Amino acid sequence: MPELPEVQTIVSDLNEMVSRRVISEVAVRLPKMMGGDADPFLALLPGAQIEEVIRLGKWVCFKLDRNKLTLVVHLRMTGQFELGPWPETDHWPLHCHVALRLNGFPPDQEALLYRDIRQFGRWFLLDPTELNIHLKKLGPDSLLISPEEFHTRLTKKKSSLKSVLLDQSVIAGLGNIYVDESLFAARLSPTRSAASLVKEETDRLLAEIKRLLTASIATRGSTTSNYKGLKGPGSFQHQHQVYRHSGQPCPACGAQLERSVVAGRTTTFCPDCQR
DNA sequence: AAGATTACCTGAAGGC
DNA sequence: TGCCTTCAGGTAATCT
Repeated sequence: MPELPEVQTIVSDLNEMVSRRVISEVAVRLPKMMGGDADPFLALLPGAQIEEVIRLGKWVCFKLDRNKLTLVVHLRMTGQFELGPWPETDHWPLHCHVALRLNGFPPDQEALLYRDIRQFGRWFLLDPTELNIHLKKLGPDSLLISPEEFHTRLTKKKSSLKSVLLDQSVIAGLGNIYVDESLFAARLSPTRSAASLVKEETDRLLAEIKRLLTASIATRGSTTSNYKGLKGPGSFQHQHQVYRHSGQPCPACGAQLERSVVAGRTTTFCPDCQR
């Protein structure tokens, strides 16, 4: 479940480990990852140098030195990167679907492997025009948005806070974990209409969002099932107050935390603290 | 426009 | 032991 802190951890690891490397070979075992057509990747990636790796919302973006192209990967639920040996045909590691061979590594680390158990991830190879079209679907980053813009964007929406915060076109980077944790920390009900919030409340919510995301990045994100960065799992799950804690006492008031479905997502909250 | 529903997938967990 | 169902939760597509 990579959300902003997890994607940021992966991007930081990648930027440190594979930027400046040249891709010498590409292998794709599941072209579905590329929307069914791996040919552009096979044709354009070999020989390209990775200039840097950046995060845009939950997207991992490899900036390439060729034709101003960007390799964009969305990990969705279970996408992972790891370094390993180049996979021989018919002997790919379990759930590995794409491999990039990189120069300058020892043989047991020369492949950047993409694993994705549920196969929901997607790869794109975009020129600047196409990247702009993609970017238009993303709201401002959760770590960068100003309190004023956050207030303006939220209060334009009549639907529940939960669904608005999960909407990547409103604000980019949040997912189920950090929405539940942020709403609890800000003492706001997930079912409140976003339009009903006053400035003091949106200020408080944004401050908690940024505090939690920053604290999570500092511990390499939350590993609740199978997320891991290139250098191992994160540990922010130990600081979760409500996510997957339904039935347990509220850390603030002791009432039993409730679980329900809001905006189609499992949601855990304190019925007494969150208004 | 917003809500609900379904689809995409595999694996873990729980019931019997 | 094993079969079955449910759940995990990011996003797009479809329908009301």
